[in-house]
Amino acid sequence: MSFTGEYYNLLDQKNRLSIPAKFRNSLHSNNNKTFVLSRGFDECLFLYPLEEWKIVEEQLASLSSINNKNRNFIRNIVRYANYVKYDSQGRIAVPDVLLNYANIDKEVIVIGMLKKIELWNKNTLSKYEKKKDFLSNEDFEDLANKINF
Amino acid sequence: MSFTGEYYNLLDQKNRLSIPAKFRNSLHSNNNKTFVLSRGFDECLFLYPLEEWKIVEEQLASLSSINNKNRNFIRNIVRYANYVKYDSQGRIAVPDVLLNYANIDKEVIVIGMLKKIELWNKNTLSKYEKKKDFLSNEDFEDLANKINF
DNA sequence: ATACTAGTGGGTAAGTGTGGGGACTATTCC
DNA sequence: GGAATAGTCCCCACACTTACCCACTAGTAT
Repeated sequence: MSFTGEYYNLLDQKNRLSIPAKFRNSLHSNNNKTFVLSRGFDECLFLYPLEEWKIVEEQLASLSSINNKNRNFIRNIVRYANYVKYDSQGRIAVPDVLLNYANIDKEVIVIGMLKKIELWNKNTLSKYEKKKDFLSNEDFEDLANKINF
Repeated sequence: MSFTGEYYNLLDQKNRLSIPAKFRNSLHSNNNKTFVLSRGFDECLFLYPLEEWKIVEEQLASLSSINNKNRNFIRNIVRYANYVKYDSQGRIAVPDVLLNYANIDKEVIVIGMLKKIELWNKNTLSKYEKKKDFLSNEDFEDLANKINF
């Protein structure tokens, strides 16, 4: 099952985030209640179901590490990737490094993005939405057309 | 399970490094609590699980030692490779030669790199990240695209 | 109103990283 | 040979973090 929808949750004092119940429930049991949390594009965080992350890992591993850029690329992704298993209350702990990267202090916007989940700071997200290259109405229509939306 | 994430640890007065617990726990028992520590590419150290290192050794052995370059290559890798077993507190001893090579004195950045682990001096790593040929945004996007990140 | 679930708060116990003492071995020097 | 030195390993101590557990509240459905 894929992730859709948007939620506004809060981090508690221990920097734990409650995974929305709908997302937890749509996580297949062979993920063992585990996600992988990492830096995303833009200033947000990605939350992959374990099974989806494994695919990413396989593809990373397939890149030749003789190549300098490949090594740097792999390191840049993997060093920020954390296996997080949610507790009996459905919460995951979010490392400080990642909070800083995404400018998250307390409020978190949790967005379902089909195969993965994104975590955003509210202000950061609206800043991105105001950018010129974000998505014009024409862009939207073009893409919507393309996929028969 | 593979190694991911990043940790900041300290060497103690005896130049011992605490292997992050997550890494120890994801080390299969047939490694007998043993890693192989060696010089890495770049100015960092590689820490291979014993089982992974064996694969490296096999591949080195498959190189013909008639060839002069091969001999030098093999010697350059193997002479810096140390079998290290972590103690009951999860620590390994790091030889001075390797500390010097990686410019490590006290602070160590420990980075999970899937099949192996890298040890870095903080400054050295950020120097690498500032280099021109490191990884541009375009490079990053290209590679990310390639692997469906 | 009642029962249930989701999100939040917080206490406690176990685990982790670090410091450092002390036993044992090997080597060197007298 | 015996003493001094250095290196390694094992153990214990302690502060701090993390994981696990239970409690509370608000919202929703019955």
